[in-house]
This record gives sequence, structure tokens and C-alpha cells, in this order.
Amino acid sequence: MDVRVRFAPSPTGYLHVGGLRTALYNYLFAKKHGGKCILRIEDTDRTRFVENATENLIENLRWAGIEFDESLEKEGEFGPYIQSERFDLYTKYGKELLEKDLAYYAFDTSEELEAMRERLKQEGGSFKYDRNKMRNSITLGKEEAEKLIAAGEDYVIRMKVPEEGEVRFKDIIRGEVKVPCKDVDDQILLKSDGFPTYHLANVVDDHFMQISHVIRGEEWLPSTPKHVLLYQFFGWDTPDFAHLPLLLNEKKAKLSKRHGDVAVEDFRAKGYLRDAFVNFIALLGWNPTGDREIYSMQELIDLFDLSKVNKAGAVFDLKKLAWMNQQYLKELPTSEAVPVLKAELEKHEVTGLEDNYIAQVFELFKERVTFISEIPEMTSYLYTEPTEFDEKYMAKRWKEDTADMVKPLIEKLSQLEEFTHDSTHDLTKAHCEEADVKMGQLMHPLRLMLTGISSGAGMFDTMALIGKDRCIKRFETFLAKKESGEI
RNA sequence: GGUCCUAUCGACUAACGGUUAGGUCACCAGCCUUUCACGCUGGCAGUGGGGGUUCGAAUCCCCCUAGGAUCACCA
Repeated sequence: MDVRVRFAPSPTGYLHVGGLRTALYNYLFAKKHGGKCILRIEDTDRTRFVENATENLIENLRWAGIEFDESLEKEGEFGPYIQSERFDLYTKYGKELLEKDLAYYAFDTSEELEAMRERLKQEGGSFKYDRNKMRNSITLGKEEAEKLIAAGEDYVIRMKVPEEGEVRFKDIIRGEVKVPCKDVDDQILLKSDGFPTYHLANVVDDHFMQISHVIRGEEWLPSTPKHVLLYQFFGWDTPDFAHLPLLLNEKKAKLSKRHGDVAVEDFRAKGYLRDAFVNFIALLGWNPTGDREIYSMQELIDLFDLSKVNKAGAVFDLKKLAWMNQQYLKELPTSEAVPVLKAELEKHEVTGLEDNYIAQVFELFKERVTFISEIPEMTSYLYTEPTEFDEKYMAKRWKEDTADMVKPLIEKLSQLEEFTHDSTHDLTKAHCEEADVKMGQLMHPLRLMLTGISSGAGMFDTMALIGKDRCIKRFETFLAKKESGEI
């Protein structure tokens, strides 16, 4: 059988990380089996139309490295790939069900349905549609129903779930699932505006697009019996199902927009690296070996195994994501980092630096940060002379005699022709041996005078980056301030 | 409340009847070191409970408990 899978999001205006994981697994599965991965937009809810939502979706998926074999932008032979343009299909198959007596008209208003649910709640038990007590073509009779429709009354079409028996289906991840028919609701198939609900549209489209495997989130598991029944009603083959474990927040509830970031673009904006993010998402619910964390997209494809995906939900841990990002940041080619860092520096009004200089800054700081965006702030002393000096650091490292100890070294440094990491290092080392002081005794005061803070890259690298003239000037300024008692 | 799903360190996971239950994040300690990081080494920490099946159970079955999802003219 040809593998054909689809990612079928509704255009809500953003791509949820759970959606990205679903799209990714569909993609990995298709690639692994040499099949096709399809993108279908499910926009049957007219009330939720969002401008540019589809473009946003596609753009974010593309960023993640997920390319579809068939989509709105790349039509295959099973289009259209957006449900609002497949309207007639759903009408046709809704009608077919009506003719087969596997569906019926219902005229209940939302108030009447509300009242029914309230009543059912009082009685205890389920809240499913009470077919025999409501206003529909079963209680009213076909003729009366047609009269109402002719008179212009609003109606929906509901599926007629058998009263006896049970629905069974195989889930690749969970095994066999069974649900008694009496617990399956008479789902609305066609709404009063004539548009289909997800359930009808999804089944019809999956059938005609020849989808072989339905890979989606676990939230769809409870409605899958309805879908299976629909396949049976139509006499169509049922695809294989795989319901992915939910992505959870710290409280172990479904990750939702209410708490923190869930949109892929939020993570992008924060500066997460594409490969790191995708790697992390891929490992939520599955790990190919258990003794490795870093995998390329190609490795994920080669190793992907749907049947080994976890059943239990996975908590989305930002700390591990941060670690993952750092791992990728360390390996990021400097040429790719430079434009990003340059833009970040511009946000801090640092401009006019040579690419080569920015590259050196990145090299020195990539192992000290999670995001490139953190670099400008922690390297501000490279661009402007420090005016504040960490008091704790000063108290700890600047003693009575420090000025006198440091002056001879500064004098020697100022004589240096070549001011590089090696030359300053060699000179300082020789000086320390000669003067019989430990390197640390001088390194800290130098750092204090030059940067004002206690952390940063190696001192000799830092000096080389600041340059001889600026270094000497900062030493002198600091010493003068010390002498005048300003600091 | 009905239905369905789920249950290995705090978190992500490996072990698909036989391992001293492994790896990673986080945390702690040490090493490295001119600081901060990185890195390295070590440590803490887990099969929810009870019954079965079996020579042997994290793994298979049942019950309990706990969590979650779902029950819209949303997807």
C-alpha cells in the first residue's frame, strides 16, 4: 500500500507547537516509507476566519523544514487542498447518508439543545443527543421534516449511530480501541449554514485523497469511533490511525495558548535555532535509541518508528529546550551567526562593526549563552567604555596595593607593538614571574578596569578585542578615578 | 457525571518476560581555570498500590488509585 499521510490544520492564525509535532511526525513517517505528505487546510468554520492564517501556517512549517508533496501551493491530483473549495463534495455525501437512512434532519435550536443537556445532566450519565425526544425527522416523520425545510426552517444533518453493537479500530500506537455504539453521539455532519463539520469533511477528504494513515493528536481519539462509523456508512476502507500523545504544560494539562508560549513563531522570535527546536520537538513522545539527544532531520527520518511512539503525554520542558539550543549554537557556523548578531547589536544601537570583529565576539561568547540575543548586553564593554564598576568585585579584587602592582604591567603593555592574545599573554606571564606575583592577582584588576564586571571571555582575548589604545585609556581613566576617590 | 486514553527518576526517555532498571535535562559535589561559561568525572533520584499468570514481570491479565482528553451547528 502506498503511504499517504496528511497534516490537516485549521487556519487559526498561528502554528501550535503540538501542531508542529504532528506535522513533523507525519512528515517523518512519509519520508521514512517513501510516501507522500499532504497539507490540507480545514477551514470549514466560517466564524473563525483569520486573515493570512494559511500563509502563516505554511511559512512556519517551511521554517521548520517540513515540505509537503501536495498542498495549496503545490497541487497534486487530489485537490483542492482547502476544504472551503470542496463544499459540494460534502453536500453530496451528506445527502447520500440521508438517502441510506444513516443520517437525519434535526431542527433543534441552541436553546433547546442547551435545555436537553441540562436535563441529561440532572439525570446523570452522558450528554449525547437524545434522538427520540428532540425535534428531528425521526420524531417528526419525514414528511413533516420536509415541510419545515420547505418553509425555510434552519436544520442540520446528524449521523444516525446504530443503537446496538460496538465500534472497533486499531491504533498503531495504542492497539485496539473499542467503544459501544450506545456511547457514540449523533454527531452533526452538516451545519445549518450548509458547511460540514470536521467529522464529515475529514472522512470524505481522507477517503478521496487516498490517505493511508491518519496521524493526529490524542484529542481526536474520543471522536474516532464516529469517523470509523462514517467510513462504514459509506462503505469505504478505513485508514490506519495513530493518535499522538498530548503535549503538556508543567501542570500536566494540555499545552494551551493561555499559559505561556505555544505558537512556533513565539519561539522563533525568542531566537531558538530551527534545528534545535525541531530536534527537541521530535523527541517529545519518542526517542529512537534512548542514549542520544542530538539528531539531524535525516537521522530522524531514517530512525522513525510510529509504533514506538509513547502513549503518555509529554511535558514541554523549557530548560531542556534551552540546553538543546545551546548545543546547536555551539555548532552554528560563524558565518550564519554574524548577520544575526549584527542585527541584535543594532537593536542595542551598536553599529559600524566589521563582520570580522562580530565573528570574533560570537566565537568568544557562543558557549556562554543560550541565545545570540543575549550577547550584546553581556559584551557592552566591548563597544563603550564602562562607567560602572561591580562593587563586590572591586571590594574583593582591588586592595590597597593593587594600583602599584598593576602600574608596571600597564607600562609594559603600553610599549607593546603588537597587541594580540599571545603577545599580551606572554608579556603578562613574564612580568608575573619577574615580579613574583600570581597571574590571578593581576588578571582580576585588569578585568575590573577594562570591563567593570566579573564575568566574560578570557582576559587576553578581551584585551585584543578592545585594542591597545582603548585598553591603556581605560586603565588610566580608572586609576585617575581611584586616585580622586570617585570610585 | 458518561466515554475513552494513560501511568519508569522532578522533566524527556531506553529497556517490546531474564540488565546491578540505561541515557539526557535540571539539581549537588569535584576537576579544569585569570573570571563566567564550556568541558570532564562522580553523585542524588524511578517502575503508583494490590492481586494474579510465569521458573522469572517495569514488561502480560484483572482490580484500585491517580492524571489527562473528550462530551459545540470549533477543529
